[in-house]
Amino acid sequence: MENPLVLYNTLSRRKERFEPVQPPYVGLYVCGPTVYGDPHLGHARPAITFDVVFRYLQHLGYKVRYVRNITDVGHLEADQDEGEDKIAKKARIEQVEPMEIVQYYSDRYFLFLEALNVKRPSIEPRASGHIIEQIALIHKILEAGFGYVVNGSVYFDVEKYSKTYHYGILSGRVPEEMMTHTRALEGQEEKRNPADFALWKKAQPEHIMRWPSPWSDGFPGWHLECSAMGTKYLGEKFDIHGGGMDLLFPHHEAEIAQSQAALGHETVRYWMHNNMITINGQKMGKSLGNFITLEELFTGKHPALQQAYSPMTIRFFILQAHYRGTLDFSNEALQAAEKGLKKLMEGYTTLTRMLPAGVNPDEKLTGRPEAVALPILQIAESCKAAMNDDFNTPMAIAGLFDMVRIINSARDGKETLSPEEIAFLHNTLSVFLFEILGLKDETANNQAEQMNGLMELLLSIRQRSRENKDWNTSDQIRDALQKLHIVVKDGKEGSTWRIE
RNA sequence: GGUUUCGUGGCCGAGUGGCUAGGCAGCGGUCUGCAAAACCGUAUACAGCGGUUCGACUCCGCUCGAAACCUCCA
Repeated sequence: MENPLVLYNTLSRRKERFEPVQPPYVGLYVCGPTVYGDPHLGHARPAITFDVVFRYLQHLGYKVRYVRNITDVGHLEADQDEGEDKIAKKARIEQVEPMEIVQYYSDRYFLFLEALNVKRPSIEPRASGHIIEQIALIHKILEAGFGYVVNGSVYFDVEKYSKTYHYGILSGRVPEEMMTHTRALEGQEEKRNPADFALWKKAQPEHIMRWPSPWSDGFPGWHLECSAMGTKYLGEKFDIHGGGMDLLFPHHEAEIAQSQAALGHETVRYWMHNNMITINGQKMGKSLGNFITLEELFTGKHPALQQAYSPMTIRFFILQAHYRGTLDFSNEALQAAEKGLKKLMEGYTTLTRMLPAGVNPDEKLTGRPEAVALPILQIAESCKAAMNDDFNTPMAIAGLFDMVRIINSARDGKETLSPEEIAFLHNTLSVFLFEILGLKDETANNQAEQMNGLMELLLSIRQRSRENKDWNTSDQIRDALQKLHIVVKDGKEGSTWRIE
């Protein structure tokens, strides 16, 4: 297969041609959420970014296994209100199970991603379900001599690792400097070196989630789960690893070190990082407390929001920026996205109405390219080229707007489109809009509501004509409706209708 | 302080060593019973200063400014 896809590899800091380890198979791993809070706009960005990567790779014909983990181990400690030990005891009894929290917020996460039309990955493993694999990985690292045990905890020896391998290969950091400049945090005196990180932590008494291990009852280090699950499901060498830019260091750097130490070779071929969503120029994040949850966006219930924004508006807003750039949140930008999306969707609907009678709009049509005018072909090509150039969705979207302009001109009779061209445009537009970008027409969702409103309106017009003894009009409405299998029955209390 | 990234018109946001990004808003038209939409046309721009070049918004250097990471965060 001729494969023109090029993507930006964080590891090399340049765009590289995409060549899978084992075509036509592609392994894609993305760091998922830590499920201890409601999903916010920041979570939507990687979810949508890699959803499009997933969709586009599939569109190109690859067989993709997409793994996105759920982090449910590591920071699920009980709320520390120290000094209040009277309540603490009671709280422990009344407290919900950590897994209850995990379940609740995972469900919420999936719910809102589904609204955003994000496809479920092939595998969604949880860290807590892979303790055995993580312990096995620690063994390998210890055997290779890159870890050490202190008081039941195991640490990764960055200094030693640096003598053989390149710690900092991904982030560009210099190990010597990290060793001297890393801030000293409490409880880290066990480490030989501040830059070292935990592979296994012995659990403090208040730590609820704990597992037995050869070293202690405890829990795995933060970076271990992705190394363990990535190689478990995608193999010791796989294609793409993605995640947010904020995970670049230390998380991904540590992941590389762990895998390299345990396996003796690199595991990931291409590292992809999506940039942050900012609000007033600052990262939207939990620690800053300036995040807006997806639920708040969808309902409009947040002081910073002037209105509710539909899931597709959010999706389109995110896709209108390139994934590697920061994207600034504002009501103005969201409203612009809303209107732009509406324009695209209306253009698509207009085109659907130009299809020859009897053609199902969902059907895949193919216009023979040789029968299609060059400018139209060029626009379609530019859309493909944009996607092939490191998933440049904003540029692809610009092409879609060009198509809509042609469609609208044709509708106004200012341009003519041959049936071949209509079919070609229809195919191209629906592939990009729905299949690749994963957008959907939300107006179709309120059909039942519209239907009710429509019937109410129609029946009130008919009622007026009946009051005027305009039986012609009233019968015309009833007969026409009957042809549509809608039966109107007149009673003393007014008219009712139902679909037969 | 270090690492990384960025600075594009009223707003959001692409891109390229010389040729229109696109969306939203604005202005002028066309259309129009009203409204809306649509279509056509149109202005305002590449932080600053140098350098390379026939030519730079695009490459290089410096200055200024911003952000992320260096501690859990998508």
